[in-house]
Amino acid sequence: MKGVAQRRATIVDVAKQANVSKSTVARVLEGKINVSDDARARVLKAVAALGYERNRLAVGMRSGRTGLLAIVIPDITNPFWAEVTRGAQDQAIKKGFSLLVFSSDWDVAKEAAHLQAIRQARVDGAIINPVADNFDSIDFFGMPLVFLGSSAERFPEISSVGSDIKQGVNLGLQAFAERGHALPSLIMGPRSRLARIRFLRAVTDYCIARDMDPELVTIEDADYTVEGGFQAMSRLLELNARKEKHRAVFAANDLMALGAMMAVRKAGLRCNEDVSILGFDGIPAGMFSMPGLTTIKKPSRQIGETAMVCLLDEIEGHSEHGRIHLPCQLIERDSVADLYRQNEINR
Amino acid sequence: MKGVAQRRATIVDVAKQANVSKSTVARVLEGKINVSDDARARVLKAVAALGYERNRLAVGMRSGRTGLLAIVIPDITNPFWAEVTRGAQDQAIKKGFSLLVFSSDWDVAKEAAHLQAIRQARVDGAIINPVADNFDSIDFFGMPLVFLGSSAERFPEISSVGSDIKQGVNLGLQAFAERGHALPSLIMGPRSRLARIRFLRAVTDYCIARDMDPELVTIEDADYTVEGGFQAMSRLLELNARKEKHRAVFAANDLMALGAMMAVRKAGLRCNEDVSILGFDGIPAGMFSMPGLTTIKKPSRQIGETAMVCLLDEIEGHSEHGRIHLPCQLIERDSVADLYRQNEINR
DNA sequence: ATGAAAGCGCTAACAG
DNA sequence: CTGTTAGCGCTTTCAT
Repeated sequence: MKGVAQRRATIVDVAKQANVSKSTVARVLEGKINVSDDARARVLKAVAALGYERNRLAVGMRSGRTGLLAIVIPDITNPFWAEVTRGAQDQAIKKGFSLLVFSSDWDVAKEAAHLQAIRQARVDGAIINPVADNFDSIDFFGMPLVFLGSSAERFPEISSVGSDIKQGVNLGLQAFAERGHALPSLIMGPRSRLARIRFLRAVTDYCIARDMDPELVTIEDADYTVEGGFQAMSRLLELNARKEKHRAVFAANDLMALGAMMAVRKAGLRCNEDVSILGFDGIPAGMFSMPGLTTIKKPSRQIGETAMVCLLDEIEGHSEHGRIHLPCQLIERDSVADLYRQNEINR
Repeated sequence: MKGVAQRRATIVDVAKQANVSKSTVARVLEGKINVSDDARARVLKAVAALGYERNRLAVGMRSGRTGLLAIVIPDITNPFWAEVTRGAQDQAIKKGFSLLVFSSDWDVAKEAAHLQAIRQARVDGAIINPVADNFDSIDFFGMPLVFLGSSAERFPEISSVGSDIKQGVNLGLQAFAERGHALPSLIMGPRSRLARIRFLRAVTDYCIARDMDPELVTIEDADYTVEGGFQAMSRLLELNARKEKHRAVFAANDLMALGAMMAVRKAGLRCNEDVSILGFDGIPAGMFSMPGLTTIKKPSRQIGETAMVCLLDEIEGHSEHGRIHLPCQLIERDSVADLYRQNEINR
């Protein structure tokens, strides 16, 4: 029987076989209660016998609900976004929805194309990490939407889920302080990204709250890549080699932190002993580096799960959730030295 | 206008506005040629004016083509599968299809549920890395299918795409030989997986072709995880510590190779100098390990792209492609020592 | 080149 | 509790 194209059973076939009307079959399928046990049993039997499977297109056509959801992220190949997607996926499946996945590559044109596909597919809702500055020209016809990440802040009317950057930065800065380090130097992403602005604001707030001068912290620009982190760290090292400065470095993501570690090694210095490096993201690769990368982990999977739960809520007509910021977490490995303990040991 | 739920324009609205019939609008939308330039222009204008967007549900209902495709992989969070998915995604988008993504977690029940969702969504085709041993009970109604990976071999009637494990293993074994190593010890995945059998068969063939005894190679079982690789390597080390044995190790995936590297370090030995380790996969994390992981890279993205191209071909009614095995590639980093060059240097 | 009519499979609204 | 009817938006077929 496999692979043979034969006509699929419809609700009418089931109705005929079970000796009831289409409506009754539909009621059973929908799980409605107002059906006699007898009729239900006959319908179920017919469904099994015919191998009937509901045509969700037809359902969607009539009811307006397709059982389809969509997620638009920059790149499914990026471990962070893969985790987010997985979280969303699991929640969607659990509720009987299927998930369309799109990668925008931070490209406005691609994003626009994906949004069109999403609207044409008549999905019941979508989770989006927006790259365009605005969607004024786009009418979503009231389609439930949840935005992801810092860039979502540009859209005040749409609920969003992301990590709590301010809290994560505080965690990192405190980690340095508690281990006896001065304020770290910073390796940041591109100036255009909203996440950078949030990061720096958190640093400033931290300094001010402790009567430190935020102007004193050195900032190197990079681009979220390993190579960029490598070069930024190299510049830091040249800036003030062996002068006891830049012995603590906080990178805005793990890839740059890993690149920075390579630069330290290249310069003949050792990470931890000579320079302490802290990352931000929590990607698996940090486990394998030498030394292991100490980092601030974003709750990636939980972000996806939460976004999906919000979306599902909005689809069911519950009120909107507003802005949700999930807490980050310190993962301690070996790239940040504990100066206090070292001193104790030396004594 | 944003967020306001207003009725979406239909083909009838467009027809009215353009002063033509539904049929003519449909013809323009389909890109048919038998439409006067005048009519086409009016339709296009009306489409733009009304912000009309085709309802793919209705199209699918009538024409049988939904523009939806599906992919079922074990876990989108696994970098290998994320790459495969991305490859498939790009090709699908290019042809105007949207992609439903499912993670099966190597779980037969989950897989079955996903396949049901796929059939209910009336997708035009699907790419599947099968986990169940057979789908005899499932009738796909002639839905175009392409299978992924070694496990696809269980389904002779369905075309499949995967990496060429035999060629990859040969590449690895040759790499060891060319650098002056004896036959490596092996860290393998679970005995149940078809990929393991293929791997070992390739090793046996290699040995026989060179008059070596395949029985001489040591095999440690593991489970494709870092921890499993760590333990397997530890056993290897105990087996014959410092007796010049197991100085070359070939792991069946990168994660186990990375775990093995950790075990070597833990034992006070050094990777490359004391033990050479070769991985299989080509995951990004291998770039950051210390030393960098030398590995056999599977063409993950290309596998996804190729599978999707095959699927699209089958959807368009072209003949089936049969079994496709894409070649692997050696990525040389620093975890495999070149014994010949070392000797030269020492002289 | 264009239009009219039928109908894909289902659910919603109503009637009984 | 159950059946009848109408119609979602589109493509297809047939006629003109």
